[in-house]
Amino acid sequence: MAGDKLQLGNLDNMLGVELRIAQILADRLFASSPQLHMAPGHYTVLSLIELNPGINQSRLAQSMFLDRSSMVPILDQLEKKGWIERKRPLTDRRSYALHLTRVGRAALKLADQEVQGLEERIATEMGHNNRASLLTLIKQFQTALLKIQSSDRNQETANDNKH
Amino acid sequence: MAGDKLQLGNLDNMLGVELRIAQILADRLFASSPQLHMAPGHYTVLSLIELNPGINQSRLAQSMFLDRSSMVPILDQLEKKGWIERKRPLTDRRSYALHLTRVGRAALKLADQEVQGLEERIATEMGHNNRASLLTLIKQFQTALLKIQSSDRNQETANDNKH
DNA sequence: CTCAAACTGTTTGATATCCAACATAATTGG
DNA sequence: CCAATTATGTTGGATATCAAACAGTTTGAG
Repeated sequence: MAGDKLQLGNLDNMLGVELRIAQILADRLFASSPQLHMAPGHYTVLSLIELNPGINQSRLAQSMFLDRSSMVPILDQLEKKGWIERKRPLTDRRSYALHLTRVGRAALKLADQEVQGLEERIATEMGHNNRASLLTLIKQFQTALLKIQSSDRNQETANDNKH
Repeated sequence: MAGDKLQLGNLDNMLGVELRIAQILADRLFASSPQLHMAPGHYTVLSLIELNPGINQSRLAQSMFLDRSSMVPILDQLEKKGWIERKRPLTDRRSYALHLTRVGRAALKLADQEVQGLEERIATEMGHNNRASLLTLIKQFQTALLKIQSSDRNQETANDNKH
């Protein structure tokens, strides 16, 4: 029957699994917000360019933990929409200095309001204190993952040196 | 300079943004775990099939919040590796009943140990209490998102009925 | 100064995912 | 019982992402 409950075993006690589901649901809510005709990643990119005008593509990618090649199609789209500009700086002709256009700034301003509204609804639904705790713990989780990863990397290189 | 700190504005106070980063880092750690030659999603699929032998593809997809068409290539790979079987039930010849093979069960058992080890390292790094709180809050967050989404959907259909 | 190394953006090829459309099979309303 | 609807798995087209390879540019060691 459709009503049969699935056995989940230990899965719903695993951070990775629950985190992934949360991510999917959050993206889905973002995507279905009618005023936000913009992907979550695009919103982050616009914000980062506004906050750091002239930033280049590699730094932008790095700050979002994306590969720099993944940034190319994102910026292509934003450029096609007329929201950003790529300018060649005279001092380093390999890179592009990224800037918002006037239209881009306006789009971001609207999106900011929508996102703020979503965050507010979530905070109301789950409790403002809980929301704040969650944010703090997610950051501790990030820090833990980075530490483990870097200690793994050191272990590897130590083994490499052994021969 | 490379050392210049990026301005983040309000971004690092947004659940969506921080959640995405946590997800990327968690996937990266999982992927770089040498014993785990298996994607995070594949691990979840194997576990769910073991816990719910005979489950069909749509239910499996639904339980992971994926589209049922996304399950097809995942199961193709697991089948090619000889870890799962698709059996046509006599009672419903549209669907497949999914089962682990003996080899699949062995692979899952190894992965279970590896995943358990990772969770343990994370718990040690961030504190066992913090890990438990994080898990609880992520689930509250999921519940909040589902509530908001369903109330949005009701709002839409109410508007549809108005005309 | 010079040339090897590193950096920047891009392209290509691979995988993951969604959505819409489809074929087959099962269910249901009349 | 039959026609319409629903359910299941699949395919095809779109976007997102990574990794590796590349070309142009800059930097740095000797």
